Amino acid sequence: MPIERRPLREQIRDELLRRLDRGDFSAGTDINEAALAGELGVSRTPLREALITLAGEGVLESSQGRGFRFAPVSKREFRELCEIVAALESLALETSDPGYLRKIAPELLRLARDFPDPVAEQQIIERHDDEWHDLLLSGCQNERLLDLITSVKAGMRRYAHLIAGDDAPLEREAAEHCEVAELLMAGHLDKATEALRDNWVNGMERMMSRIPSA
Amino acid sequence: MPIERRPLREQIRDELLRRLDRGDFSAGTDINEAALAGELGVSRTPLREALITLAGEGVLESSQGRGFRFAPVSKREFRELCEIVAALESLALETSDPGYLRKIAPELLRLARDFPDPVAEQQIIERHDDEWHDLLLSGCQNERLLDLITSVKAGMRRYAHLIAGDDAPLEREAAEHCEVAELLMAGHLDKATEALRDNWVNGMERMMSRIPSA
DNA sequence: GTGTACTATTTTGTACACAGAATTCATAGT
DNA sequence: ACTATGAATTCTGTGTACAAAATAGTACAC
Repeated sequence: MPIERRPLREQIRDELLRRLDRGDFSAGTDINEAALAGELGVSRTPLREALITLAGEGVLESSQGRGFRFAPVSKREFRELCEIVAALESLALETSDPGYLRKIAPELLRLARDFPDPVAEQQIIERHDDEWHDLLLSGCQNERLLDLITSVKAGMRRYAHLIAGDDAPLEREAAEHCEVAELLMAGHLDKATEALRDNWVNGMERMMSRIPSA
Repeated sequence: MPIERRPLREQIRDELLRRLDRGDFSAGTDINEAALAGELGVSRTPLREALITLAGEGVLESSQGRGFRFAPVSKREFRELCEIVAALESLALETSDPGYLRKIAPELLRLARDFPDPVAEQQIIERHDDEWHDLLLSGCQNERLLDLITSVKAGMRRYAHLIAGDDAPLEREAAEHCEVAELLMAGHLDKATEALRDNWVNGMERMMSRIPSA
């Protein structure tokens, strides 16, 4: 088996994002580098490199002399992020090969239909959602765009745990995914793009009430 | 006067981008951290932090054990980047306050008209172009979007010096900027957005022939 | 009790040191 | 001449150390 040979900074970044998903960190409070480094069993150097990466993705804030902290959540920022991702995913879909999209549409539909049990682990649910979006964008040739979408979505992870434990939104989400898939299957790329955009707008509004109003 | 008190990593990043604009670096060749650090008069630590930031913005590539290098330019990547920025700036414009846009339209027109001498320094010309786009987007309330646009544009700087020394493209660019400004002045936000998108597409095509076909 | 100056402590930002991986170069074998 | 092997070297990735800035705490004046 190929043993793990990636820079520590990347592994640390991934671990921090995992902890973020679990809601381990309270937003706004400063990160103590020495303490966190000790907890992770690494030195401050690669930890700081990971923190700088995350700050570039908007997950963290930093200020001179005060180090890093998880950026506070806000309805406003969440709306901003949703607008951005909606535009980027729309672009990705528009510029994908229609033939390929049609080919994967059935699989998209299948994935959207058998969404996991609402009682399942939060992580499972998110992974399922990610899987759907990844497949949807798998036909996009624009590598940079895909990277950018991944990066922006990392910044949205701070909001992920807020939705935990409710199933009504999940079903709506699944229904909307079905609609996109069906439109793709019928070859209506423009309508599908529009439905995808609506999906993001609706998903945003579903979340809004859960975000503390700062 | 307020003395410069920013993290070294940011100052280094800016300096590297400046040198990139000047075409100091040849794409694809590895960066020697120790040598570059010595040249800049700093230690490797903040330099690496700057390199990691630039890698996150797509200016640099990195691979395990081989460090960083300036990513090679390619027609394909340039097209990808233009598509992205076009979509993002369009979004920014669409979500700006129309009243505000109308108010700044005359200034946009003025800026577009007195574009600098084609014989001027390359840096002057770019700054002028940036100024126009910054003003155009100054009404956008989506902070994250503005940051993202800045970041993606940083990745396009590798292409900036390729356009140096030709004036025909410059005039076309200016003419298109005028058109956007005039549409905004007339209150046709949607048409202006479309014109802006066209501007990016046209600008891309103007550049294409200058990019070595890898 | 409130505010201010000063000290002590914590913590970041930067420099430096070291181990190991990658590359280069030389040598030997075919 | 060309490939393969191995040593030497270079450079990155990570750990450690130190200095300066920020924060917290304390004493003191009012």
